[in-house]
Amino acid sequence: TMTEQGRDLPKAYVPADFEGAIYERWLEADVFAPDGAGARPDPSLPPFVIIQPPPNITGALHLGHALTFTLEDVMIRHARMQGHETLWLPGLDHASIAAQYVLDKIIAAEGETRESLGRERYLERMWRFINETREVMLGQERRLGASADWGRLRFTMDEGSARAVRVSFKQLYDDGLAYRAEGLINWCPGCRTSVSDLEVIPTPETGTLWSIRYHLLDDVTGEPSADDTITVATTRPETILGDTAVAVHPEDDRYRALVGRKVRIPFVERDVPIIADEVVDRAFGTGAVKITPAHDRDDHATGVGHGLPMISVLADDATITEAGDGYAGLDRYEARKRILADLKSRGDLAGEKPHEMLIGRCQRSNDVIEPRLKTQWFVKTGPLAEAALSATRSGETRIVPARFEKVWENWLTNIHDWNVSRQLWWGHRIPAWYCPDGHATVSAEIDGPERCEVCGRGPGELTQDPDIFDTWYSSGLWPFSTLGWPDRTEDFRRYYPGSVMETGYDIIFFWVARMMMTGIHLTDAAPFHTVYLHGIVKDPYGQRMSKTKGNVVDPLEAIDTAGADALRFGLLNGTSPGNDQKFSSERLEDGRNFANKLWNATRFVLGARPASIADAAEAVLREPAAAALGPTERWIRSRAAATVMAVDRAYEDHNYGEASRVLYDAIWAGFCDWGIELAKVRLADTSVDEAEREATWWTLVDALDTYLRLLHPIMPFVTEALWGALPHAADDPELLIVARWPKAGEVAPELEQQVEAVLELIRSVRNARAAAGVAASSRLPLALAVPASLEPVVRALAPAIERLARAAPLTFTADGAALAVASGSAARALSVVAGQIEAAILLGEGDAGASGAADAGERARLEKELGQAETALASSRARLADATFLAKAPPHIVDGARAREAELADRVEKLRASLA
RNA sequence: GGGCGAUUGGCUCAGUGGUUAGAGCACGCGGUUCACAUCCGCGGGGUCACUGGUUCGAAUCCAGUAUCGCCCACCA
Repeated sequence: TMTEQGRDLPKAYVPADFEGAIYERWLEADVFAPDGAGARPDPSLPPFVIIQPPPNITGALHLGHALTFTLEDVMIRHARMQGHETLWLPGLDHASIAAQYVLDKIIAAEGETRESLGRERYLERMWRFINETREVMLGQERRLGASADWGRLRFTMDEGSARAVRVSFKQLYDDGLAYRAEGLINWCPGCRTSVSDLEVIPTPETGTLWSIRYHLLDDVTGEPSADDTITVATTRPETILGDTAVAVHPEDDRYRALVGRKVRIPFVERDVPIIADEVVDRAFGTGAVKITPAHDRDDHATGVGHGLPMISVLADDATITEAGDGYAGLDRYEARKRILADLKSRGDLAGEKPHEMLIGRCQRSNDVIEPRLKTQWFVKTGPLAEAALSATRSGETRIVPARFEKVWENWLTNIHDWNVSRQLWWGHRIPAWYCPDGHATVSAEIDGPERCEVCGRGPGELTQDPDIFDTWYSSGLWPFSTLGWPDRTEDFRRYYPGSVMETGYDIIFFWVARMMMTGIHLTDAAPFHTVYLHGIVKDPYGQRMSKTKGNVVDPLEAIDTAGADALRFGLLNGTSPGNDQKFSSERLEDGRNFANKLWNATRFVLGARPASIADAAEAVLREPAAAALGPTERWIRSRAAATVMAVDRAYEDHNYGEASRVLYDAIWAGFCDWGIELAKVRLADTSVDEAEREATWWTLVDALDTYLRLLHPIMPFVTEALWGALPHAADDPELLIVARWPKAGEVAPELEQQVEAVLELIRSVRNARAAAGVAASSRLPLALAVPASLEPVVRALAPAIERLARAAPLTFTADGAALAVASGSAARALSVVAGQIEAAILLGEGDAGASGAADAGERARLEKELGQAETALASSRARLADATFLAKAPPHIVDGARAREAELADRVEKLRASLA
């Protein structure tokens, strides 16, 4: 009853009081797993599988994770409500280099190092570390509301992944797509490992370009000439020690005669040839380039092309090797200083100047990367990339938003082979064994091969490669390694390939491309149908969030202050696919306020229930009787139907920001501000019969039910809590999470237009009163002139007009002339022109404060309205006067313009009359 | 060097050919109406970065320019 309002729900919206309990109910009901006891899939629909990037196990989650989990959860909840059997398989990534980087810092604080612990104890320490972080991270995901199938939780270092790594690598090797070779790799001296091209960050820096004179050998004596020199330019003088040639452009007249002669490399006293090669840019530096094939990518290519010796002068710790002769053992930068000093004292330092350059730094440690020659394992990417490209070109896999297809094409077209060896400990050991003769045998068996496949030597003589795989190698197997591959398990058959792979665009190459490449080769199918890429969450100033900048927002803190629903809404609302977003506390507040609004709207509806319904939650949801529906009820129903359609469209487009915006507007500005306010009138009107009042209430319940369902994927906790307090249909489940997605009812555009006309009248009356300074509390008589087409609706909604426009009594007159008469009967009147409806607010003495000022305000308002109408009318007429417009524009546009013109002409006329 | 994105009210962002470009926040005025002050009502505020083009019609499509951001790329 009306006196027991809010009985069923706490008065205040306090998310912390119920979010945890709701999550527990979902777990108890076992609805997350596709085969869970509480899942209610429709067997006629195909399974829906979401693929998530397993977060690095290194620590706490940040807002980017919160966004990714929110999007995944929105998609999976939507699909679940649609009736799809859903699988969201959660997991964690061992993140080898990132994890080692973090652990190294932790053990450093304990006075230990990687070396002091040794491989075995280091790995034990790592397992201890991640066993702590794992629970913290999973707890965070649950707080956010992630409805993942925790029973299928996987880790990229578990035995399933390990086996997939071994088997896949063996297969790639057998298929000629994995090979071991000496190649130029990116070496990080800080991490003591090679890293992939993607992990090298080109960083702009001002370096120095030194010019150095190399002495040519005298043709006759074979000794370096004192003054016959060629000057080369370099930013890394320490690499002189590894020079094996000097290159010039073949058509460079300055040097043409020198090609074929030799120079002596200083300090190492090596005689090397001057060669001609078109890679040399004549305009840069001196036009002569020193060639260090073991330490520069260009030079390496040149060295291969010309058959030059490749001399490694840098060791693992970036000190100079024995090949560096007198500089051996020095750090690379110390050696650089000494070499420069020595060149200067020899008189061979020809010049130096500041030089803007890009220097490669390690994504992890920020150390300067050194290109080095190493024997490593590589994955041959050419054929794999080709297959990945055909999958996207054929549409087997679709990228959302589509603009990323171009980046995708470009990267996969110019891809280099993938160096997968890492000189780290935390990760999957490369399943390659070597015999004393150096033959390699790749095996998928955990204990390695029986014997060397080349020379047949036995197991006692084989040793496994000490290196591990690049983390992304195992991540790349994720979509199928988690489903039991290489076995054709039931899960694999049922859930592979996945439906949507959701991740940030920043790992499209690291992860998405690798999954596609290995996935297609190993399983003969692209691992997912849709790639959905989200943008980066940045701080309020547009800066990327990072621990070092100290601008990270902790999702847990946000949840603690505003609730998980608020955070989820804040992360989605006003965003679009693939675009970065700035996150600020205002977004969080928007979400919290919205949830609060919904909470209170539901409290109102519950409290307004008819006396015949003792307990709303126990009542059976009923369609209101059609005959008992008034314009308000029909309008509410039509709006709800239109919202279902708009939200469906947004979901189809993967436009979740749009879905949230549509719902925010429909629920707040539509349902609450107008629907409930209009409904209140009839609910409180005792002159209306009981059946009609009940129909109004059921209309509110029905609409609210629809909105809660539509909003559930985005704000699951508050919608679940509220839905539980409302009546349900007989075939509804206990929990909203497994309830069915609503189907759109009928939209009634004509009825909507008529009701909108009344709303416009109410707004206009409010506006006129405010502009004239009428006291908000005073009720004033309102005279109305309503066209016949609108009269039934206006009369039906008269009580609402009285209440919402604070107008009473209402009098209806035949036309504008009669209205003028009615106005004349009052001390003064405020004219209102709202669409086709004219009205006069009749003022008594003293109703509008100082009447002079009020008159001026009133006049100004009407003049402004008239001005706007006249401008619009003029442009409308100009358009209709244009013969080409009439001839070429489609008929419905022309008709619309005509109607518009008539409407405006009418409005102008009425406003002029009011001002006269 | 190549590519992508952004540029819309003070701020954050929607809006991909058709009335007078929208929202939230912020701002101003008013509000103790029995869901909500985490609220309600009313209002002010934008020549849609610039130039040109296509079109009956452009914030929207095309070309170019500028600024900012990002990605890719082997000038030592």
